[in-house]
Amino acid sequence: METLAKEVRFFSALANETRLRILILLSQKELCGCHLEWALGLTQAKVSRHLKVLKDAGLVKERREGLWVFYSLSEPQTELEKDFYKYLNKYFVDKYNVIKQDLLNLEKVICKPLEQIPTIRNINELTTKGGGVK
Amino acid sequence: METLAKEVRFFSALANETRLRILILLSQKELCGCHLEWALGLTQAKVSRHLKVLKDAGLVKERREGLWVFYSLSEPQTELEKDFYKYLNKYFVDKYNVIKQDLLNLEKVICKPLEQIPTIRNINELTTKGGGVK
DNA sequence: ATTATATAATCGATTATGGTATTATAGGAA
DNA sequence: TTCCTATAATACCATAATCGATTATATAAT
Repeated sequence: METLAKEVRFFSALANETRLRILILLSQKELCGCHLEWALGLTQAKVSRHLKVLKDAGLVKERREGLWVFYSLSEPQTELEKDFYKYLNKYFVDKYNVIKQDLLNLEKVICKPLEQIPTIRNINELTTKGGGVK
Repeated sequence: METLAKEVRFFSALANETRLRILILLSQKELCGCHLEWALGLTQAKVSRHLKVLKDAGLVKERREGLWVFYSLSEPQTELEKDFYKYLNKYFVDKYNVIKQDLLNLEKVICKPLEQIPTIRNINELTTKGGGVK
């Protein structure tokens, strides 16, 4: 290879808070879009767009099952990625309340049947009282 | 801390080929601006701007000595930075010809007295025949 | 003052991001 | 088949950030 484009794409993918939060959630287990929406409190389109960046950078792979697409961390391709995955939790989880809350939200939503997890279509749905899964 | 801003700034700083090349050069030894210009073949303003990003992200520190400012890698502040520094060479140096060439250029320019290393002010100075230090 | 170096300011072009709406896809029911 | 619903992806639009190149200003030492 001639340039550092691959590494730049890797670091670019990590240079965004939402994407870091997604990676941490995916490091727990394979998740579908609706799980991520509710754990992060973000709209479907936003989550989908950030997932695309992660997929293009080779960090995330997907598997479709009926209506749902399940996302998971892909096998690390370089030493750099390997180390990043290894320390993902160590670095972030105990450090930030945002991440702790994401994981709590995930626990709450993960036990629901997929059919009972509605899509978040716009911002207003997030600001309604409660904010959790109905 | 509340958000992942620090980590995002760290990864943003790494998400650029020029800045990765600068970091690799600085991992060799403390260097002044003119060294970096000639090793990278980039203008002074461009090198300076990228150095600012690296400084703002806490990756690089500087020390003035007379006319010249010497840049070096700062002490890693997090586990993440520590690992990155540790693997900087391992990951990039043997992998890319760009980096190899940067290091060769550095060797050529590093032995010159600082007074004999002229500033690169614009692109045309780079495309003149030779391209090395006069 | 001068000289050399570093930084700031500017412009244009490109890219990233967010919000909303729409389309694509899969599957169930009539 | 056709129609409907739910999830996921993308289009559209606006805003913001980034980057390269150049020019101008600031800083330091003599």
